[in-house]
Amino acid sequence: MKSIPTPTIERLSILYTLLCRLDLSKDEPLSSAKIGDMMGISPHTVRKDIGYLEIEGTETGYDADALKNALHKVLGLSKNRKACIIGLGRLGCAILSFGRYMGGNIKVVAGFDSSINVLETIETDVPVYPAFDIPKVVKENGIEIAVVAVPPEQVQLTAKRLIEGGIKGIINFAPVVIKTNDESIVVKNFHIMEELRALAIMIDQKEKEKENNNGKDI
Amino acid sequence: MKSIPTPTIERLSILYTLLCRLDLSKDEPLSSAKIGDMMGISPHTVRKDIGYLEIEGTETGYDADALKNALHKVLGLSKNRKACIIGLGRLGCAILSFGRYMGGNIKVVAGFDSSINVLETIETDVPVYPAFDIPKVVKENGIEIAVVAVPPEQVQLTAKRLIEGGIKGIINFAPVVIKTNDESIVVKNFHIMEELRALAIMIDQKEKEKENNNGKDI
DNA sequence: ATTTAGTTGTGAATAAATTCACAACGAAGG
DNA sequence: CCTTCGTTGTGAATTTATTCACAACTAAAT
Repeated sequence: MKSIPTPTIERLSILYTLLCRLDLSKDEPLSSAKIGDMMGISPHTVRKDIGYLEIEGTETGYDADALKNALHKVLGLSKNRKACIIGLGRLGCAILSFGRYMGGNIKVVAGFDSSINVLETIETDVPVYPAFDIPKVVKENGIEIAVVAVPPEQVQLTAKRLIEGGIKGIINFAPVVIKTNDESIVVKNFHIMEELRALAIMIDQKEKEKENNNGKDI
Repeated sequence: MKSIPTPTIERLSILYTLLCRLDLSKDEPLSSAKIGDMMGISPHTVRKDIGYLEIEGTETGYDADALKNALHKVLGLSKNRKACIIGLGRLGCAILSFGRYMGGNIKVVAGFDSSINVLETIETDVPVYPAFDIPKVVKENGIEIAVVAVPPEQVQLTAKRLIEGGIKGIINFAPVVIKTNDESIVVKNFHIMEELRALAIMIDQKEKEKENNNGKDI
């Protein structure tokens, strides 16, 4: 009953999408090696991860269906969850639009923007509200998760409103760090541009490493 | 001269945006505590991270300008880099559009899509090409970084083409894991929907934890 | 001049995550 | 029946990252 480490949770979530895409009809068993290969991780990690899915019986590999069911249970996919998007710019709308891609259990039930103009012209079947209504709408609808895609200046205010509404988790796309002062709120940052930069650095580093190796090893 | 660990690179990159947003005119020195607070991390981590910026002299805190310069140097921000976006759906376009947000050194010089229709109707000042031209365009322009935002079925083909063109780093938004078979290519995955799910699980876990604590501690 | 408060830098300790190694099991094929 | 191959499950080792603890230094104040 010990809690599952974060990296494992993330991998299990990815594994689930992978299984969904897989053709479950052909029931050749999935070995940890095969899964690891598909996920680009080691078979050891796969086994450790799956180990957290309590009682995961096995034979000569994992049964895809059983795995999927276990994941379904552990990932709490039967529980319906409500989410909202704050900031209906390009990114916000993009995310809003692939809400339906994820066949999952998380439903986007509200969009927010501070511009009346945006609210009036947007085309979507999700109801949209002005930003100052966040606390009320979040509370009344029992929205648990928020996706924040607003400009950096508005982030703290947005966070404040969300917390006021009793939000439980936030995904933040703004290039700013959200501070909650509340341990129990889970925040996940997606700093896209910063990651782009980070990627560039890592490229450099690898190149230098390689040069060094050439100089020394050969 | 030892290589910088990945988490540190990512934090430094975030620190850089933070400094850019900061008003550098008021030159009160930045303490690690202050920075840590702004970034939501511990002052210890801040100091360790900054420690990698070779020769970072200090007095009674860090000088914002000096810090920024050091970052500029270590993050290789003087080096111009070319990037491209593959998949010009909503997400791809969103990212394309905030290319200009990042005042940085990474410039998006090409977009790709497999649909001629998309290519003909899209409005952007970035030149766009059909997907089968990826290897050629990437090679000829010396594009180092690719942002992949295509549907899952097309990911592997896209990756193949990018590698053929000599890409060095890939940011992948598709809900599929990219395998490169080439150690030297850096891949960073953004599995948005999967992270959303993961967030939900972590919320559950925290709630259970809290319940347990209430039961036991009090 | 001395104390005090605040800071960095960094080796050491801790915590967390990954990888390894191998026992234990099951199926397949003599 | 016995051997062989391929598999999982998991404690131990290793690697990686974070946090701690404290010496060393600076500036300011008394």
